[in-house]
Amino acid sequence: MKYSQLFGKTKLEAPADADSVNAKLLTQAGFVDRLIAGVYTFLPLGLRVLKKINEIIREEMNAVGGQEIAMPSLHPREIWQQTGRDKTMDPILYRTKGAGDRDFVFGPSHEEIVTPLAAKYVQSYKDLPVALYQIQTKFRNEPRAKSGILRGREFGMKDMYSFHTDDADLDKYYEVVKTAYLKVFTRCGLDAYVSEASGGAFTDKYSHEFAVRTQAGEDTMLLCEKCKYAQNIEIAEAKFDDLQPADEEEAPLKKVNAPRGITIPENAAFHKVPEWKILKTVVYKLKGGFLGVCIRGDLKVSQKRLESILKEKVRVATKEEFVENGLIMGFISPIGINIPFIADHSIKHIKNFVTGANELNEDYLNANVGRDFVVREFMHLTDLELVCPKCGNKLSEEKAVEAGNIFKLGTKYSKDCNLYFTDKEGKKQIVTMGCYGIGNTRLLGTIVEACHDEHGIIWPKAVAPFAAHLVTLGGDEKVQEEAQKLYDYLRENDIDVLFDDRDESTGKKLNDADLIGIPVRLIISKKTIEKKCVEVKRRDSKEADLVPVNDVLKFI
RNA sequence: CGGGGUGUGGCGCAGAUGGCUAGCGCGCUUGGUUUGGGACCAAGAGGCCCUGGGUUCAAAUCCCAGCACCCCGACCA
Repeated sequence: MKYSQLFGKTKLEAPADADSVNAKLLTQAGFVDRLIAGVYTFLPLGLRVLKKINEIIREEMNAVGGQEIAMPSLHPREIWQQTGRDKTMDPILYRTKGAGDRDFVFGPSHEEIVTPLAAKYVQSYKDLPVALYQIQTKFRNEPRAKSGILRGREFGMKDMYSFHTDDADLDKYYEVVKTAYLKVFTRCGLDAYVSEASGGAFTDKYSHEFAVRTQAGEDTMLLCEKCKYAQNIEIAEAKFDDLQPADEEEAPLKKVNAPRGITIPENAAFHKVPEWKILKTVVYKLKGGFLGVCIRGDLKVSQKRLESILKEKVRVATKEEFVENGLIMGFISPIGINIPFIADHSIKHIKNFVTGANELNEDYLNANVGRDFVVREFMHLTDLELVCPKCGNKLSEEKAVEAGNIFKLGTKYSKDCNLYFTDKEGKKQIVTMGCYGIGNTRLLGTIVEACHDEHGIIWPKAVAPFAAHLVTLGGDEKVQEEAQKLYDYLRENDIDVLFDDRDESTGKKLNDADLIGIPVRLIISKKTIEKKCVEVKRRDSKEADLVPVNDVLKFI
C-alpha cells in the first residue's frame, strides 16, 4: 500500500477531547475516527489491526472446537422479556420500533438468540457438547462512554457459548477456554492474568476476568507473576468478609440525635449496628492542607500506605486543627465539610452507613457514597496483605484493563428458553451452558495502552497493520526508483508493506512512521543508495542498521 | 443521575466592556526553492461562530432554554 493513497492521514495534533492514550494515538495516527462518544469508525489502518486480532481469536476458538456463526443484531423484544433481561438490562438497551409498531432491541449480548437457536438443533446427548461463537458488533447504552475505544456504546466482541450435558463437562471445557484465552492475549503481545471476577448477576464463583497489565488501566489488580493469577483489589477487600447483603437498597438520608461516646464500638452499640456499618473518617494534616480519609468502621487506615501513596509524611490532625476546620471529634463525616476526601475501597460497596453529622451528638443514618458525599479517589489504604491462593506469594499491585471474561451460566438460559436434550436412558435433561467474551475492539485499544512511547504506537508484530514501513527521504528521482524496486521486491515476497512515497520533509515522514508504529522501518535515501544498502530500524529499538538490499527479508 | 468545564473553517486555538470585511497556527490548492527528525517564499480556497428563542438600530459577544462533547463521581456481563 502506498501511503499517498491511503485513506486516513496522520495529524500533527490529537483532538483536544481525546481522553486516553488509545484515543489520542489511534485518531492522531489515522486508525480510527470518532463519530460520537463511544462510537468509532475503523479506518483502513485500524481495520487491518482489528482483522489481525480477529484472526488470532478465530484460530484459538477454532482450536478448542468453537464453530463460527453470525447471529443478528436486531432482536425482537419478546425474547428479552422471556429471560427477564428486558428489565434487568433496561438502562443499557438500545431500542427501536419496526413495522406494525413491533418493539426491537439492538443486541447487547446473545444468550437470548443462541439458546433458542441451540434448542432447535440440540435434541440428543449425541449433539453435545457444542460451542458456537461469533465476532460481532454489540450495542450497550453506557451511561458514560469513555477511554477511547475501551468503553464504547457500539463495540466489537467475540462471544462464544458452549452447551453441555452436565456441570462436569462444562467445568472441563471452561478450563480449556481459559487457557485458550491466555493464548489469545499472549499472541497479541499482552501480559494477561486470570482474575476471579466480581459478584454480579451470576455469582462470583462462576466467572473469571482477564486482566491485562498496563499503566493506563482502569482497575487496580493484585497480581501474582508466577501463577498469572489476578484479583481486582476492590473485590479482594470486599471479599475478605462478605458483609453487604446484595439486596439492600439505599434508604433516605436521616439526621438523628445521638448522645453517644466518640469511639467506634460506642457508636455501633448506640445505633445497634455492626461496626462495619460505621463510616470511619480520619483527618490528616498534609503539607498542602487537610485530607479526610474514609474507611469502614471495623478497619484501620495504614498511615504507612497513605504516606507511600501521597509521597509525603502525614500526621493525624490535632485538636486545634479540628476546631479550625469546624470538625467535632467523633462526629466527623464527609457530608457537608469543605476538605477533600479520599476513601478506602472497603466503603465502596457498603450501603446506608452510619456517620457523624459534624455536630456534637448528631449523626446521619443511611449515608451513601456518591449520593450523599463524594470522594476524590478510592485507594487501598489498609494494612491488609493479600497473598496468592495458589502459591502463597505476596500479590503486587498493578493497574490493569479487563480485556475478557468467561462465565459458567449453568441452566439459567436453558430453563428460560427450553433447552433440553434426551440422555442415554431416554430421559429429558436440561442443558448446561457457559459463555466466553473478548472485546476485540477493546483489545485493540488495550494493546495501544500497553505498547506505546512518547512518539507513538509500537505494534506487536502479530497485530501490526503492516509488517514493514518503507520510507523514502529526499525528493531525488533515483531514491524513488530504488524504493519502488524494493517495494515491488517485498511484495513479491509476500511482505505486507506500507510505502511512504510522499514528497514530504524528513522530519514529517520519520515522525509519522513512529506515530503509526509499524514494527520495522526501512529507509531509502541518497546515503543508503551510495552504499547499496537499506537502513533497517525496529520501532522498539533505538539503533538502526545498514543492511545490503538482498538481505532485507531477514530483518522483517 | 449529581458536580464542574467546553462548543468559532478538516484539526488546534484567539476574539467576549455588543459595532467596521471574524482572526492565527496546522492541514488543503497552485507555482517555485528545499529534503536524515514536524522546511521556506509567493498566491489562493475554505466559516448557519452548537441549536432554538429573546433583548437591541446592531449579537460569535448579553439573557433564557435545549443539545453535544470532556472531566470527577454514581452505574458497569
